Amino acid sequence: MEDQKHISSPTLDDVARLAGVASSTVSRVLNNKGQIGEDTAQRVRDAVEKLNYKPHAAARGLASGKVFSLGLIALEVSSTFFGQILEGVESVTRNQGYDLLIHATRGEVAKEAGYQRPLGPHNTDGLLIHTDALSSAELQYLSSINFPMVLLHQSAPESLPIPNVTFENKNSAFNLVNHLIDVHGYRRIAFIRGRQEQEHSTYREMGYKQSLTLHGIPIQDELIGEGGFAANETEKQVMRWLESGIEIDAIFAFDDDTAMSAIYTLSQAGLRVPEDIAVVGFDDAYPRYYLGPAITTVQAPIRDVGAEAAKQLLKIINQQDVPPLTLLPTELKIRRSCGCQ
Amino acid sequence: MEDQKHISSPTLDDVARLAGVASSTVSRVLNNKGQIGEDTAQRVRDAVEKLNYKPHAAARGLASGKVFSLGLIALEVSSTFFGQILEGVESVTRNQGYDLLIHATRGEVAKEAGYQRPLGPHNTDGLLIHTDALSSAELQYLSSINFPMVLLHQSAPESLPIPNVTFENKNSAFNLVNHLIDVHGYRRIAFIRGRQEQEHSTYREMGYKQSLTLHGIPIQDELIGEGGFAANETEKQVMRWLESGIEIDAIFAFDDDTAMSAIYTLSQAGLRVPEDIAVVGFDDAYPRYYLGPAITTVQAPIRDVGAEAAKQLLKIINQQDVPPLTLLPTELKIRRSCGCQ
DNA sequence: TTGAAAGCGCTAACAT
DNA sequence: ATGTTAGCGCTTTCAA
Repeated sequence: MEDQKHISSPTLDDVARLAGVASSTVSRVLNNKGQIGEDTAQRVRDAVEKLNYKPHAAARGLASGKVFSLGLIALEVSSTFFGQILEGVESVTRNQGYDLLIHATRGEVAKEAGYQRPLGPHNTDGLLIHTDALSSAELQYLSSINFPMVLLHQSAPESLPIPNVTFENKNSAFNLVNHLIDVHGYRRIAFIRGRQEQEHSTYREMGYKQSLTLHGIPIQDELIGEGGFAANETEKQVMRWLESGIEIDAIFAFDDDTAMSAIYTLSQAGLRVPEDIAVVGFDDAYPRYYLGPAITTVQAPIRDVGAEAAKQLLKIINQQDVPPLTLLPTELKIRRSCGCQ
Repeated sequence: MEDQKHISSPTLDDVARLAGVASSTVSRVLNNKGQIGEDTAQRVRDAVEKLNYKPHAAARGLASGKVFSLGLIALEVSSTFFGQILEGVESVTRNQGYDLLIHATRGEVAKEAGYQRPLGPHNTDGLLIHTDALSSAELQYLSSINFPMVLLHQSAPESLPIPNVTFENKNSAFNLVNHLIDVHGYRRIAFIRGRQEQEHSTYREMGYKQSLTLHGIPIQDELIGEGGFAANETEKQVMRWLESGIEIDAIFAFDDDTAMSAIYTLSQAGLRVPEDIAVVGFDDAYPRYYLGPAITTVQAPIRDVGAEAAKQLLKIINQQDVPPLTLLPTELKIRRSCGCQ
């Protein structure tokens, strides 16, 4: 019976017939395998062009054992952050002739029985896994069958041998806080952290503490606040500090979103940034039309993390070695909110 | 030879053997086809569970002629706008057991020969095409082979029978400008348009003009400016108006990004919004920590457009009818930047 | 209700 | 350098 859905596409055999060769020859030409006569190759290419032929992905996948597609799994896919990663990943997958499959887990983690693995060995050649998108049990299973994977912004649980690509968090934070102390002479520096599970926040906090310690400034728990859970948690934290009357020279927010929230709260309370309190962030994510003071921050190569992770996954698929941990470099962006300029 | 890449997954035959039935029976159970004995079905399900079996997508695709995946093509994938659409699309594809393939064209449109169609009949069952991602020649070709497609925020070129899902632009803009005139008594209302190719902008401009005309206000070309090309074009346009000394009560920017740029420029020039000039936008996209006046705008169901388009594509794939044009409703968000409150 | 067998479009031995 | 052939793991007739 004819395919009812749409007019059927040409197959390898159609191309072979038109070029007057065997279908295996066409396959060789298309995949650059073995030695092919120049004239034959040309005839094949002409036939391919003429028929507008595209190899059927499923058939190719079935025969070769490779489906030429990568999967990207994340908790959620609508943030700018994810968009940039996606952009980086997509640029290399497409460039290498791979398809890209996306899945958002939305927190329904693979713990329970009956979990339907949406992306895995059955439909991809390897997986790119963004922060906490998969349970460690699931990672363990996939790792046990030796399935190619790369983790983005997350280190492998239980010392599984899964590479991790992220950017330099601790050192960048260290340098940023050094700037606050060395250049501006601030000593009472508060830190607003994100969600505990986010390694980002943890490493940035380590850099912060390291800098204080280096300068002989005691680490005070009252100066470390939470900002990552509820939408307005940062505002509440800043208000708490303000009302407590505790002395603060500067606030280091673990990301720019939080920094902007802090600036917003401060300005609502009638305080000026950076004149009264300096605020710095991380990510370099604030928008062009931002009405507040230009934010001193760390420019993170978000897009590049996606691209690099995809490259490494492709290497793993091709049996090449990759480093267990890749830390992409960042750049300090000194602007106005720290008190400079 | 054994698969070197990773330990091979269980197949239908493995399940059949364990359950003591034929593989075709397992297939029937998995796809709910035909009549199956309850006991047999149960044994099969147990075996599937026990082996952690997942059907191989490529094999299934090859045999059935359907690959159970949808493609989503866009010019670029890193904007918040796209992220929300993606979120909507992904929620329905996954829910319906379909995979989702993503591709960003980055403007390299399929005009020239040698164009490699990255997503199409060879690897998907249907395509979701975001604004201008595909050339009209490409659309024409795919349409000619009857390939299932849905357009997002774009009407089909050359009256091809491809459905279009978007939201109500013209009427929403009409209502928004009516508010400016009826409630605030503004009569000298400027409009900043986006790129000409964007239908969004065009329809919003139509709503704007319709409202002026209804109120007997002449449409003045000097009050219609460009904002959509270069990054700072809006700023330049607003400055031009300011320097020309032309009288303006309010500015309707075709989207919130542009509105924020306008507010930024106005405040740089020492003007207050809305006291000196009111500004309204479209999309409801401004961030929580925005420091300017809360923007009066139109809340657009961006995510829902993705979800609705995906649902319609699935219907088309299943031979059901869908309307040629779907306009999702919006909601007026009256806030401070128009002068209210 | 179930099994046997053909075949989807391709790749990869194995021939020649 | 090129052709022949045997599957890859499923779905789907066709028989029983």
